[in-house]
Amino acid sequence: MAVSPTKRSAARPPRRRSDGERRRAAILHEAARLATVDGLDGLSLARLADAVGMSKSGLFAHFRSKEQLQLATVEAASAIFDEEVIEPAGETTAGVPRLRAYIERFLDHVEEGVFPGGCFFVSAVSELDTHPGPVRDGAMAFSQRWLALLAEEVAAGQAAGELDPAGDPPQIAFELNSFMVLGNMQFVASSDPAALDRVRRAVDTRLAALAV
Amino acid sequence: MAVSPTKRSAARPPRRRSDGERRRAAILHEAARLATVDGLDGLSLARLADAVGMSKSGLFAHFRSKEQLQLATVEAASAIFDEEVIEPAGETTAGVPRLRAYIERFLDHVEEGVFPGGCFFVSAVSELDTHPGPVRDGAMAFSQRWLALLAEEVAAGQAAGELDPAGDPPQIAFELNSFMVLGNMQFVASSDPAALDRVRRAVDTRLAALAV
DNA sequence: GCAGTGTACGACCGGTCGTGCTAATTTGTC
DNA sequence: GACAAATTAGCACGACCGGTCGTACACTGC
Repeated sequence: MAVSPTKRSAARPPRRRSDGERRRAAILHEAARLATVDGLDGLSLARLADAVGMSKSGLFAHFRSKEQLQLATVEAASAIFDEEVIEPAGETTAGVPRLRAYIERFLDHVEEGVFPGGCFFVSAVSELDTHPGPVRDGAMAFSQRWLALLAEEVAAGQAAGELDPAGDPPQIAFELNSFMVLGNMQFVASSDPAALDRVRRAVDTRLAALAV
Repeated sequence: MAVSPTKRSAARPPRRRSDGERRRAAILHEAARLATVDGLDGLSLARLADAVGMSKSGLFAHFRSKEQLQLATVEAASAIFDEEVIEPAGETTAGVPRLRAYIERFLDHVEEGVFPGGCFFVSAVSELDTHPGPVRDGAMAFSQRWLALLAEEVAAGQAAGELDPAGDPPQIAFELNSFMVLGNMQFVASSDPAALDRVRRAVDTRLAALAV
């Protein structure tokens, strides 16, 4: 798909204003926040425009349809989650320590209220699970990547002799993730950090049962 | 807040026509189904009226506001859940057998597709957790009743000597429920019954670890 | 049988939705 | 400083939203 440098085709990346990139990022960050409250579908252009201080049509010019905006919002939320949860935990040593770091960073990220409606992907998946389309696919892909990441560290823990190798990593990842998902929902509904402590206790119990 | 029986206050349930009752129940059943797909808020009067084959204003005459309709829908869904899950399992002997019956009936009810969007209360709570009001309170109350029911049977199992009495019943109920919630979400998103088998395996493992 | 009311309809209201179109303003490049 | 492109706002549209209106009919209690 490479074009000769002299041929300025339509595929050339559009020249952007220097502040345009930051503006777009700010819009999408706010969009992700609002989407955890009213849903990706319930998020309206007018309210988002209002929240970022611009006109509805000015906002609309950035994304050419609501679906494009939703898609970009999912991508932005993925980037935020990567940055806040996955990457920091990735610096821990593989196996059980990294697994615990993933979980702890997840719980912190929920408790800090980065998104007012808790984990973006829990909201997004439970809203979109019955609405096929590219937006749903994007959200589902990220959720599955997260589950795979957890399973990977379980397997690494087994290989390192930290965990009983008889356990099925995807099954264990499912169980650990289920604690996080319900804990997230209860915390959002109650604003009570005790819900997150429930998760920590459940994780401890499960990992203790698997320790060699 | 009790009123004397002679004083017919505005809170009095309206006298209904005999056929009106059946009609109303049919409307609410459909409303609950639609709400698991588009949410209680995303459910529109026009589409619900269309789905049950009547005019929007005719439908509106049954409920005097959208919020009243949502409230009635939550009540109807509670009744359905009671009838399909809680009551049948209640006939089993208390303790671990009844606990397993609750879980099995729950999974069956999800797999049978009584509601196209899976468990009504999982959808409702994750939609409403950031939207305070009587509708949210109704859905939350039912969820907490469900959790209390599970914890009760755990405690009964401990009393009957089936389970290690050292465990904390509410904590164990949280863990078991979290398997069901995530399993429900994954099943709805994937239509793959394997998600529900994951739940069964997780429950078996957890209860086995608690057996005396 | 008559009054009251639950149930139903179609027309309509003000408002918000997503989405086009145009014009003005900014910005980067030469 | 000129020119093109990126960005923004203003405005209007058709569709749909929740909700109200007047009206008609049927059921229930007296």
